[in-house]
Amino acid sequence: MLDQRLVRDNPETIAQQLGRRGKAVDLTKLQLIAQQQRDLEQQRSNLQAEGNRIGKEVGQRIKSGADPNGDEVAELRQQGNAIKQKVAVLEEDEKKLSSELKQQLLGFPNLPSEACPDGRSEDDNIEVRRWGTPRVDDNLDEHWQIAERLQLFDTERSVRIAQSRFVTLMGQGARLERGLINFMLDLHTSKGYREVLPPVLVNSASLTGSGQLPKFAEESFRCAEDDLWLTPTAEVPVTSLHRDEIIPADQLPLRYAAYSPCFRREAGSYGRDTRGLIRLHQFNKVELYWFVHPDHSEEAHQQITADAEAVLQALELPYRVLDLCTADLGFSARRTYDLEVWLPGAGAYREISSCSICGDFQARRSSIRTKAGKATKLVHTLNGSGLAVGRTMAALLENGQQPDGSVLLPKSLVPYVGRERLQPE
RNA sequence: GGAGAGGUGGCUGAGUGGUUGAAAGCGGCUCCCUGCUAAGGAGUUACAGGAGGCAACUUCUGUCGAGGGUUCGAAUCCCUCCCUCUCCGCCA
Repeated sequence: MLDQRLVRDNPETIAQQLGRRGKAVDLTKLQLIAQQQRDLEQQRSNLQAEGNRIGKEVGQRIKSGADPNGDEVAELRQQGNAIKQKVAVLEEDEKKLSSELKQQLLGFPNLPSEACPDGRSEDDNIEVRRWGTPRVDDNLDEHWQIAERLQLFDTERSVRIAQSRFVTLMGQGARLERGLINFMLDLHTSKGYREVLPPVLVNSASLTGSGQLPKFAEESFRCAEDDLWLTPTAEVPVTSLHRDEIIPADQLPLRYAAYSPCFRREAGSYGRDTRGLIRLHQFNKVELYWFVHPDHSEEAHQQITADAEAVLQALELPYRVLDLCTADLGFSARRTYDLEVWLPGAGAYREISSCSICGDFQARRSSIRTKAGKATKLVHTLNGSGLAVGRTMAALLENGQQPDGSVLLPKSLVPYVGRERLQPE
């Protein structure tokens, strides 16, 4: 959420920065609401001060012997009542404006950071670096073809169980997925991340806190009978892990590695990535998440990205790093590095991790602060996939495929999968 | 699902109508004393918003789960809702 004081006092600057995302934004109406709200607050608060003064005086006079039912006190009572009525009217207007203001503010995305490259579409994302040597060969299979051969998962029967865009991993496929989750968690916890296994049903407040609500309700699955949703990413529950808390400064940074299944409705993606593991309603992900002191979030962003890259490197998967331009930036992010893994079968780089710095955007929505000495400040939050497990499997299949139809696994994974290669059983 | 208890400051925990924004303890911060990884003393310390000031800070309002109500005045009385805990039932 944007700082409402900034919107009130500096709307042109804010509008200009939001405009970098590609859509012109007009904040004049919002600014007006903010100003009216403040004016009402002033009037109301002055009246209340007067009312408090009268209340105290009544108490004092009665204490010092005045007749509680005498004219003197009755007069004061009447004054008190008159003020109360005026306050009630002002309060009602003020409340309307405040909630209008809040609702609108919740609908605006984060301000891109200064360093975030300007752009009009994903074509303007900037490639920062590459790692590894992409395997190029037109005769390579796509991951779903390999998986079919090795019977790693069953999509047709999954339609029977749920619907399309669900997958049932089986045999070596299930084992690989499980091994990958453990592998990633072990790697991260060995570097000091605290492991988290959060609830996958989350309430509206949690989704609002991390930025999915109110704007992206149609992207998540909702439980109709309860105020609960299937989490689209562990970022949501982990953000709310510290919602409404003041974290002592000496405890920062807090670094979490959370595994969770993730659920997304993928509205509007009909026909895209319909085969295989790339785009599913349910997928597994290990998410890295930092709560940091606002002075240290920039370094943290480099580090969390490096920690996500470490997984790809350990799995010997070639990838590139993109610095997302303003047009491609997510709602809550100030700046984002996407990691794209090389899929030789598809002959393309595909997103496998997204590492974002959110500044105080989520912290303000979730009221997560830190205190050092006297000052209370909003913390900064960062998140990065480390990694999306299904897409990792796809990358392993395509990169490890052998002429004999088997798939050679990276050495680091062997202890986790219990075999060096996947082959027909 | 049934019965009961409870939601107070960073934490623990007092407080049943009028300087209670809130005792006490813990924790934090500042200073003093002392000094081998510690102890003692004094002071200070809620959050949010508004106004004034370059600032230190001053001042006003609101906040004791949320929302209503009674009252000149509510943490305290009344109503509704939410949440947590305990016991029973059910259950992996």
